[in-house]
Amino acid sequence: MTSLILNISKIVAQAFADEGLEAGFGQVKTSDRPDLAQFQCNGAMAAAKVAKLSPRAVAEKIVARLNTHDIFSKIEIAGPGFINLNLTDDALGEYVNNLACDPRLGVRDIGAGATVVLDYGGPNVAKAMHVGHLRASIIGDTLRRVLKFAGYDTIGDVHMGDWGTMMGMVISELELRHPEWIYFQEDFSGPYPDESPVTIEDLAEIYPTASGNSKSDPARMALSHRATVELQNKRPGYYALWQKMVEVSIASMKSNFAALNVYFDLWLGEASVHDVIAPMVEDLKAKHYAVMDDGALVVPLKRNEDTKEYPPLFLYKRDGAVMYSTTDLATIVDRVEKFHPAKILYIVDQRQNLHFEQVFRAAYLTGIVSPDVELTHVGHGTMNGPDGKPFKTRAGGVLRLEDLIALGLEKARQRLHEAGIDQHFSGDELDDIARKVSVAAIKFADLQNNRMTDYIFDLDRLTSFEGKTGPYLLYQVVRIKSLHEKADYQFDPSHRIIVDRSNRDLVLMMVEWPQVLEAATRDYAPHFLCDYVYKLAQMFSSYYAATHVLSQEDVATKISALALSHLVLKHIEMILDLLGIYAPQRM
RNA sequence: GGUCCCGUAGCUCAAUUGGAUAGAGCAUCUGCCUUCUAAGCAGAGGGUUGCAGGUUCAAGUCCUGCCGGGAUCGCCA
Repeated sequence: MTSLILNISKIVAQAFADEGLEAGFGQVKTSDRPDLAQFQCNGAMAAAKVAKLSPRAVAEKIVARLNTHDIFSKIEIAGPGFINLNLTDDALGEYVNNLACDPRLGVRDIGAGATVVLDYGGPNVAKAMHVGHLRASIIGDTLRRVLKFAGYDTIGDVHMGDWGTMMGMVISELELRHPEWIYFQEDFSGPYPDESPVTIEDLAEIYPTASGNSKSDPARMALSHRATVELQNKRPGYYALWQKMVEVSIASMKSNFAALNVYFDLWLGEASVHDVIAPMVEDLKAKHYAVMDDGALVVPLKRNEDTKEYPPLFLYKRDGAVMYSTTDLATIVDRVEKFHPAKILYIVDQRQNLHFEQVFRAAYLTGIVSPDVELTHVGHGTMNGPDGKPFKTRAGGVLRLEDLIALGLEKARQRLHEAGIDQHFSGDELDDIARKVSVAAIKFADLQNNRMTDYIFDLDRLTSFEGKTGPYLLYQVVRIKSLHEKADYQFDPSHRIIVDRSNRDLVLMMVEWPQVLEAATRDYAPHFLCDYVYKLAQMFSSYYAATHVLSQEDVATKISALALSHLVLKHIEMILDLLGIYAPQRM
């Protein structure tokens, strides 16, 4: 079904067209002034310039034509030339009753099956995941769900950092500490043991040490670089050790992502494209895109019209190693060949913007992607501490993602205990509720921010359960479920929602949904969904407080209220699903 | 220094991309649990949108200049 906004827009657009004006002026939206009208069209003011008439004169002509339609209960001109519109309750009722049978709730198919690859999460094998990974993971996963809902064929790839200097740092550190390990014996020919010599806890300690030592000591850094090159050349001992580190690391990542309901279709990393690199580089050399520059092999990207510096893209560093610019470009080669995507989206920290601009420019310049493929860096801001710098714990370290999740879980349990409702639940159900509440709190608190801006990390806010929070939404869901249980209600398509003064605002809110979803899809902006679902839940809560459902004596009125609450329930749950948030049966 | 981003209520954030009276949550204050879950509802106070100009019917949003903060600028990711 098409959205109501679209249907009204068509009618108004036709009126403009009949006046010899561009139909595009007929775009209708929900009113910014609900006290004045339900819908508005601002096109008369824009059209006035073209028509060389006053805005009000244009509006009057349009209004005269709209008056022939009986779906409008009010048509007015206000201010400089706003056309304000109200619909009859019958027209609203017809739409909302159809909505109840549409799983997409009025959203058209935007994607038409085109493929979108989403690159998000980006955890590193060398180090444990911390709160800094939260944003990229959940924004990326949400966009994957949103684009899929919008009709795209989506592929989410975790794209682990597993082939760069960080790995060389860790391997060389291990070699310094344990030179006797068989992984470091040049004459050992295998097989290597099944069990990993390092745990994720080891890695959490080793990487910061190795990184710190390498940065402060050039000789130590040289060891890291050498180990990186040898790993990339697949020296057997290094490669076997690397495989073990990847294994333990993935196990840890999976538990973190699972805890947050973050899903990936592909578990690939930088190393996955190792075999793509050499042929790609040969091709770029043959076509003279790749040239030597101070001992390194690079692709120059400068253009004369540039207003800012464009450093060249590095393919091979002077020491012979490849770096993330190399693997990112090779990954595009790989994705284009395998998936023929219409878009590739990178949900990565905004600070890497220049890097992605370089990679994209190189990809277009060399013909690795055709100009009609969209490459977008969907950047996000950083999570800062109270000092405005990237967040660190009081001890100066990073807060592990699993620790954040544990903190939320503990607080949710405490909350259930304080409310004295934990005695009504079994241990398993209690765990499940606490988990759902804490995940809802953490994810919603993050996703409701505009992804581009930095924001201040606040543990209390991230694990807050009142006000504009995830748990508030779960609470509304649970209340509706409980209401239906008490009423022993099952929805049936024959149940009619009767629109009247008591529920009109709630119905009008649901009319907005399709344009919210489209905006979120267009701008890759999850916070539009958060804003909307919160307003919807809030409006339902208000309705719920004002209208006692179970005591309604008139059968049709009662059925209408139950059917409406069912529709709202489906609506909220659907959006929560897009955010990767799930509600318990009760809480 | 070059380039880019940001500055909105005491705090944390929105504002459908140029629309009407700039909105939420937290915090503060006032009401509401003997009918559906009070993790709730109803209401109040709180603003020269950093400053100064400009563009037009209309500017938090666009252009210019200041002030303040941040990011980034060749072999880390």
